[in-house]
Amino acid sequence: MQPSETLWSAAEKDTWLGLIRMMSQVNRRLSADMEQQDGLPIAWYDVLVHLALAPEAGWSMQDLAAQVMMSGSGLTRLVDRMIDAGLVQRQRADERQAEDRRVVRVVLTEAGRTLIERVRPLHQQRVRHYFLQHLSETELGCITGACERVLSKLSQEDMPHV
Amino acid sequence: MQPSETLWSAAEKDTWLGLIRMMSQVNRRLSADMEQQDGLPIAWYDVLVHLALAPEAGWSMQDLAAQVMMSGSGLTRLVDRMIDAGLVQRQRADERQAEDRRVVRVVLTEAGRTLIERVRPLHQQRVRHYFLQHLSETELGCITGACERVLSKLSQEDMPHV
DNA sequence: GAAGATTGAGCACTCAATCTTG
DNA sequence: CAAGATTGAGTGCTCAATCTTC
Repeated sequence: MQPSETLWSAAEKDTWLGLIRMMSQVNRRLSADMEQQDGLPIAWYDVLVHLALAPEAGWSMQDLAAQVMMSGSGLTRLVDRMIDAGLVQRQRADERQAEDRRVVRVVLTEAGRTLIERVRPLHQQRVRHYFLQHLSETELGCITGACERVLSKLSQEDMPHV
Repeated sequence: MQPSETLWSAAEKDTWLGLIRMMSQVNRRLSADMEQQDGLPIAWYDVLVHLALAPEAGWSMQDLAAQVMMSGSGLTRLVDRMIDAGLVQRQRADERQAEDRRVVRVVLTEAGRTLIERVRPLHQQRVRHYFLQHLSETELGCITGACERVLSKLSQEDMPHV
């Protein structure tokens, strides 16, 4: 196969491969730093940070799975481990009045809230250090616009009956 | 935790979260399409496409692992499975003259070359469909520049003794 | 019967230890 | 003993099947 046999322009190839490599490397760094410095797997961080911004009652397993981009069964087991670590709790609707008793809500424990409040600024600083600080205002806007356009087209395709 | 307690501007947050979500969704789609339509896991595709562009002798395990961004042990097992499937071969340096006999080179079989030549244009078309077609020339250049800048800073940090 | 969540089985990755060669 | 590759042990994800509730 010759390198020239491609459907892409050089610019398109550079963009796509650049994005893949950049996100992979930045995420690798963020993940390693959090694991080593904060003792926290990045997947746990994702759950904690979404719960920290959740409404009073927490999120259902479904909502939370969508937010952290994980399968339902994957989240069940992740939450199991985080409960063992004392960071979150399950709340079945047993004592909640007139709520759908199928849904399980997940909420932070005190320890979980303390941990995420300590770690979140550290993580944000690292994202700034590895990524955000190298972008201009113009680039921020350009990238955000492109991402939102792509995401919106993708979600439209999910519903073929439009 | 109040939503306002953040070290980031709204624009920065939108960029970072947008990129994560966009790349995750696009990759999910590409992966599902390749699995369903071509019967090929995306990790296998990555290996095949790098070998298709390799020099005559193929790549060493080390080189290939770096290119597909995988650990050495992960690649060993992936190559095992791809050999079972008849797509690649290991070439120890036994018969090669005066070459380091520790390195193992990986090369495509005929079946592997046929497969990647069939699948590569399909994949490229899907990347265009889900992602590239929605970007302007300006955005392509902007994103590429930003990615390359971030990657270059990251690789500089890897060598503290400069 | 459909929806929310969990469980079972299987797969593919990682780090650390080992084997071989330089 | 350093470097390339593989093996062992463990982790954490996925899809499909199951249980409970609507």
